[in-house]
Amino acid sequence: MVRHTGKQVFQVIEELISAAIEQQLAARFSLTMRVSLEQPKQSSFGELAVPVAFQLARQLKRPPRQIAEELTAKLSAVPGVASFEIAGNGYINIRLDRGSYAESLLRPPASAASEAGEKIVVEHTNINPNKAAHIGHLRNAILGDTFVQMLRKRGRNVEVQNYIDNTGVQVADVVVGFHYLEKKTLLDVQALIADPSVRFDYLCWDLYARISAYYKENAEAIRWRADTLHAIESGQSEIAELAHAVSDAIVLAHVATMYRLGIKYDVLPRESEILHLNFWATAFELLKERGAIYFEERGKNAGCWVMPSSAFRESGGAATEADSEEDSKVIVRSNGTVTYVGKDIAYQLWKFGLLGRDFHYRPLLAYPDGHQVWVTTEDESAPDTRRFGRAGKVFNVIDSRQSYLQDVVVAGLRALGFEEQAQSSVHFSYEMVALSPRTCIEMGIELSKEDRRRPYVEVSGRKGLGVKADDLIDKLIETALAEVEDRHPDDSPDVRREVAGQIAVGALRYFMLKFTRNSVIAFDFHEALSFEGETGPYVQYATVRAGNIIRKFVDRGGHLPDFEAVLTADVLARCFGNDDLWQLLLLASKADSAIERAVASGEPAHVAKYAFQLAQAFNNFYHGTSVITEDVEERRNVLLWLTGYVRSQLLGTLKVLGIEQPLYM
RNA sequence: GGGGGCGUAGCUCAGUUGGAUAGAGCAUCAGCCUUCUAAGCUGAGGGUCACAGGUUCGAUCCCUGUCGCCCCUACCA
Repeated sequence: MVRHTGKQVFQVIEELISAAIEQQLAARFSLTMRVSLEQPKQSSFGELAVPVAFQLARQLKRPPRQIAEELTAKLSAVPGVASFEIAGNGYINIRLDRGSYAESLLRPPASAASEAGEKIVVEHTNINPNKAAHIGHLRNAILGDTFVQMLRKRGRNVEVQNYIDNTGVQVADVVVGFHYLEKKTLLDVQALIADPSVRFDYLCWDLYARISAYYKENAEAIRWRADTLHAIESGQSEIAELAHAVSDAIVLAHVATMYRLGIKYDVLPRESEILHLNFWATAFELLKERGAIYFEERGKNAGCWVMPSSAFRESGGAATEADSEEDSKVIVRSNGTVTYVGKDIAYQLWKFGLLGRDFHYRPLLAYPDGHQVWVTTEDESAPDTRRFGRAGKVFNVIDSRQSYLQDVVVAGLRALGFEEQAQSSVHFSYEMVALSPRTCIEMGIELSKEDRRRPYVEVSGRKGLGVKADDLIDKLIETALAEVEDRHPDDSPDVRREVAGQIAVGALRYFMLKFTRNSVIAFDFHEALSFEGETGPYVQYATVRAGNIIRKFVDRGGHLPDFEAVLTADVLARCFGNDDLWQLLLLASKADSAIERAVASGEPAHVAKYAFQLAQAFNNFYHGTSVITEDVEERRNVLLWLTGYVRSQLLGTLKVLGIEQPLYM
């Protein structure tokens, strides 16, 4: 049996093989190098392959095949490996000992206590609290949340933050809309928020589009925005209270929307506290003191505090040119107010525990499972003494369009001398969600000739152009429910609704995850509402089927054996001599390494892809092999165990993707 | 102009560190429900991996150039 230490069985064998071949390299060629393994394209070549002979062919000036032969000639036996074979021009193909591999999956050792290590902060969602969330925000939150689940599954200590920009221009615009356009008082707005028949976040969606259009027609109205922004920043006026009422209500709406998808947060740091608890003032002093920013006396940025472009531009070869000041980034405006980037530098410093200041916190709400979300407050009497932040590594899940600003934030850290933290600041970027021209037409959006020819049309909150998150979720549930009702006309409506909800979430989360991060999603209703092919429901369906086999077996009077007792190494070796069964087991056993690889590459899409492939392999097995009616007891036991194993691996992977298994489908 | 991303089947996309015959889904066509649920399975057709060089035993992948598309390049975020 293979020995291992809480790592994946497969990974342990890989390491043993590498070590054995490295030893031969040292003995025969006096070479020390890392030997890497790869997966052969065809399963008939075996489970692993070593291409090292090719790499050495040039160096040793000998044919690769000869090198491979020499390396394997006196190779000592590696536990868990059945054979080494030379193939093609010089591949060393490796076949595993199937019986021993299966046995170590059946009887997993107690896994070593995993050390949690440094804290990782993942910041995601970050929606401006001035309107309902749209599909672009969904991509952000789903990517961020899935990445968090991936990290946690692999034993990391993660804290989820959702930054609330409640003092920015976007909130100010909606406040302008209420105050100047609609002539509404604080009381009026509070009444709207309290009115259960009003979707306040939807109302703000429309109002935001309206005021944005109004600015275009009435340029002088921009002054209202400046006045409002100023009032919000200084606090303590009816305008400031109105802004808080709006943003607090919208934040709750966003948190509720995301919770429909199973997305939860630990803490919501608010920009108003960044300002009022002097986070910014502290960071400002630091930036000035260490010369990271300077006061511009001339040019278009005269009167501003700016960061020179040389700080955040990679190869500023022409940095000595006079025009470089044109590219400087304004941190403090000439009217004395701070830009978003400035506040973000203060926030980033706090995340690493570098600011020497902290927020106060109050409980915002508790999820049904008891998990508490905290929000920052300036109220010193707040009871909480929790400590958020103080991270060793920070992932900011932010749209790739903001990479320039993220570079400035990191440059700020670097300029302050925090090189290590600068390197531990990751902009977890992703491309935007746009609308396919077809979907625009379906939604009755007028397209210009130009837009019609484009592959996609950009979403715009200012124009009110986009698909609201809750509308999409509702539509998905409705579509799923129709299907569920059709299939299970006699079941209780409550259960059907729950099942439809789980399918809808499965479809949506998978859809947002199946694309790699730097691929623009041209959102299309037809594709998003599909439950067939490479979709979440496909994976859910395979999982439900696996559960059905075991349930039906028991229902029909079958007795599930004690697999560990019944399935001897002998039995396993015999049954997994069948290639199809073996390939399924092998694939299912790689769930954790697939997740770890996805963590390393920062690509949640890889987990989604793996889940689909495993579901596909299982559906294939399901079609070709009858488990319950298998007459030979020994084989039936193996099939039952395999079914249960695949199911648990699918469930574990779906959980990471934030997708639940419905009761039935 | 500068920075970044992209270009793979009719469409939407994967493609692990460069490695064996470039893969899925959708769409199209042909089959499979008296079976552990057909939201499924099997099969077929469909490719100059944008183009041209270079490095290499070997390039969809690395380098250079060209063409095309997108994003950023605000005292908005």
